[in-house]
Parts: sequence; C-alpha cells; structure tokens
Amino acid sequence: MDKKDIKILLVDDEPDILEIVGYNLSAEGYQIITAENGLQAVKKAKKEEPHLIILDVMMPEMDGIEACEQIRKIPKLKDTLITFLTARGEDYSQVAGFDAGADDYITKPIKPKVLVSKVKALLRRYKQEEKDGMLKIGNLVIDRDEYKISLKGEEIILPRKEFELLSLLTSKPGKVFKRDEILDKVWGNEVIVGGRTIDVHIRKLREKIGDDSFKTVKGVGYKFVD
Amino acid sequence: MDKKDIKILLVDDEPDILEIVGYNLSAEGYQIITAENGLQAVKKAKKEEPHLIILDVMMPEMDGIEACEQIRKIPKLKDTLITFLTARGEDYSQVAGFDAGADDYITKPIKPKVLVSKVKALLRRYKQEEKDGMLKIGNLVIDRDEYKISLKGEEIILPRKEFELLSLLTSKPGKVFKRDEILDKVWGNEVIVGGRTIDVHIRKLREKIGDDSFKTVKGVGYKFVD
DNA sequence: TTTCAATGTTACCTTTTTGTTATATATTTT
DNA sequence: AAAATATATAACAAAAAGGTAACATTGAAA
Repeated sequence: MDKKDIKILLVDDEPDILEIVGYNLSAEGYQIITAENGLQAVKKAKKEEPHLIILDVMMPEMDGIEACEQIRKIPKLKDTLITFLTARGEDYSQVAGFDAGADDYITKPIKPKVLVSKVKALLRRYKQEEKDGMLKIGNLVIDRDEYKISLKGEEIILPRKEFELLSLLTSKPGKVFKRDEILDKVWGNEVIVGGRTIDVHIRKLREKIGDDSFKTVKGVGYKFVD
Repeated sequence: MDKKDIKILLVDDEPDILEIVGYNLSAEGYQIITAENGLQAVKKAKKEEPHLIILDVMMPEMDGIEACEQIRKIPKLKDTLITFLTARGEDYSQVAGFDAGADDYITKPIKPKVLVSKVKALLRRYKQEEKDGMLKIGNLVIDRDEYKISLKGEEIILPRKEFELLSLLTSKPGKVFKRDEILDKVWGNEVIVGGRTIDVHIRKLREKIGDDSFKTVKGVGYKFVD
C-alpha cells in the first residue's frame, strides 16, 4: 500500500496540536482527517475507516480512552491502529490506554521527528500484519502475498487467475460460490467472459491440486472442500 | 462443546509471554495449561490431550518445530491443533512450521486481539454453531451457503430444484404452501411447468429425507412437519 | 360405496449445465 | 522480436437435472 492511500485520523481539542501534527504527517504524504473530541472521532472513524487514529487522552465530550473503547467495538475497525497522545509521566493513561485497546502512545510535548518515526513504525507493522496472507487448509498452504501455494510441502506456482480462483474458493472452505460471484470477484464485473471460462480454470486447478478438492454444485457453482 | 471444556497448552520459555497469553485466553474462558520447553510440552500434551497447542518456535531443550513433529507422531493427538509463535519476518519458521504439521502461526509481538481471534477461528471447528445460512429442524440441518443438507449427520447433496423446494417448505415448518406459491417461489412465475412437476419433486424429497416429513394437503398444497 | 378429481409413481425424453480438448488470442519474458 | 506462458473461446461430449406422459392410487363428496 502506498503512503498516500493511508488515512490518519487526528483527534485533539487543541487546534495547535492538530495543526502541528497534521502538518508533519501531511508532509510525509499521509492523508489526514481531524476531529476535536471523542464523539466526533468515533463518528469520523466509522465513516472514514482510517488506518491509524491518534487520540489525545484529555478531551471534552468524550475522552480518548472512552473513544478508543468505542472504536474497538466497531467490527470493521478492529484492525485499525490507535495511538494515544499523553502528557509525559501520566503513567495511568498509558496503562488504561493499553487496556482500552491502544497499540502505542506518544508523549507530549510532541517532537515532530519522534512522532513521525513512531507513526512510520506503527504503519510498517500494520502493513506487515496485513501481509499475513498465509492460509493452511489440509495439506495445502496458500501464500497470498507471494502468489504461490504448496501442496504437501511441494511448491506450486499458479498463474494469476488460477491463484485468485483458488484463493477465493479457499477463503471459505465448504461454501458454494455462485458463478456470478466468482466472475465478479475473480474477473471483475465489467469483463465479459464466455460461459466455459470458469470451468476451464476449475479443471486446471483440479489437475494441479487434486480432483476431490473441488466440488461442482450443478446450477449453482463450485466449492472447495478439505 | 463449551469454551470451558477446551484445553489449551501454552508453551514458551519466557514467563512474560506465558502470562500475557495465558491471561488473555483465560479471560476468554479457555482452560490453560503451560509448559516451558519442548520436552515438557510433549509430555504434557500426551497427558492432558489439549485441543490446541500454542508453541514458541525458539526454546531451550527442544524447539517448537521438533516438539511439533513429536506431537504429531502421537496417534491420539492426531487432531490436536498446533499453532506457532514466531518472530515477525521469520519466513523460514512459518514454512518449516507448516511442514512440521502446524495449523497456523501467530507472529510476535503478540497483539492480544489478534491472538484471541486466531484462536477462536481455529477452535471454531469444534463448535458447530456460528453460521448464518444454517437451519436446524429436528435431525435435519439445512445449510444454504453450502447448498447441502445433513440428515442425522449424514450429508446429502440435493439438486437445485429439490434443494430450493425443501428450503421453501422448511422456511416455515407446518405452514401449508399452495401449489401456486411453490411454483412462484421455486420455479418463478414465468416458467410454465406441467401439473405433475411439483409432485415428482416432492416424491424425490420424500425418498431422500423421509416420507413422513412432507404432508399433502389435498386441493391446497404441501407442508413440512418435524 | 361409488365416483372422480387430485395426487403418487414410474419410465422416459428433453433441456440445461458442465467437462474436455484443441485452438486462438493476449500477455509477459527473454 | 521471438518465445514462452496465460487466458479465453469454440465446439463437442458427457452428465445431470428437470419435465412430462401415462397410468395407478387415494380419499373426500355424493
């Protein structure tokens, strides 16, 4: 993911802080959104789905700790990183913050260089965790990052379409994926392909992975089974 | 199976890790057992037969990989789930881990939320519940996602029309569905089919699911009963 | 009880859907 | 640009599903 695609939500009631922090992070190329209190923060987080939220602990309306807890309750934001801004020495904030589900904290007064490097570090971790695309099903290991699979330890490189098809089907073993759904997810709605295209790709997967792993549900679609 | 009946064996040489991971999993309601090295792990695994083993890769005495291999050799632990704890970026560990028979891995540093959700995901297989498209009626389970049903645990694959007919009738057990209604919902209004079509499909369902489940209401239609 | 319309049953036919192979057309790599 | 690799399609084969006709059976009303 590119830096310019990363959204950071900045929450503080002091405009000065918003500005200085915002400026420094913008300069790094991140997309910045701001909020002035916890309530606003929760709303904006839900709407914008930022990758990282920098939350001041002390704020009117709703403090950072509570905002953090609220945000953590929103399922789609479960992987969002949250870091607190706390005054130095406020030990309590740090502990409470971690309990509330924070990933890091930054102490005031803010030093731009420290801030930027912490943010970078956090997002690096985030990126890496996003890359944990390894999936094991039976004797099949699928590495979504490297576009390769291994079957009983044997590495197999699949062409893109085949890989994506496999990837889709294995994302929910047992579930029947309708032809429409497969076309949509693997080929994209816009592309119009012939009626036998999916079948042919399924056949290739069957050759490589094993016949029994792919079940046809006539009139509906295909499913992957363990 | 209830959460409190699920045993997890935690293996790490660092007490801190044992504590934090143990704490989080206990809080979820799992039974926790610990070991401090591979040797101990193998012994305890044999004795306690845990459902899941969380193994650190790097340990004194016997590392996680070897412990895993040993455990996999014990027949009664064939179905035990094993997940590794590895330092981030240790690609080798991951591959080796899967080869040794691991089911998943968790990267350090450990994020409690990630840990808990991974554990839950792994253990989901022990619990049948938690699926939306599932409908249970007596000894019949209808899985709309997988387009299959199971009768007394026996899996049956139904052709589409039969499945849809069954699906319709079971959507309101006891309710009589008029022939018109059935035609409309299963065949679609546009399609014109002969007068015996529904009957034939009902017959097929009766053959597969059981005669008594489908009652004829003469002059009206059919209903499904428990 | 008899009647008759509604439903059950069977075997068979038709249509639909999928599988398979060969071939054409991109696309990428060298 | 040539070669190698991917992807799509066409055309046919195979299989499964769906539908129907013809007859049997049922059960409620006369």
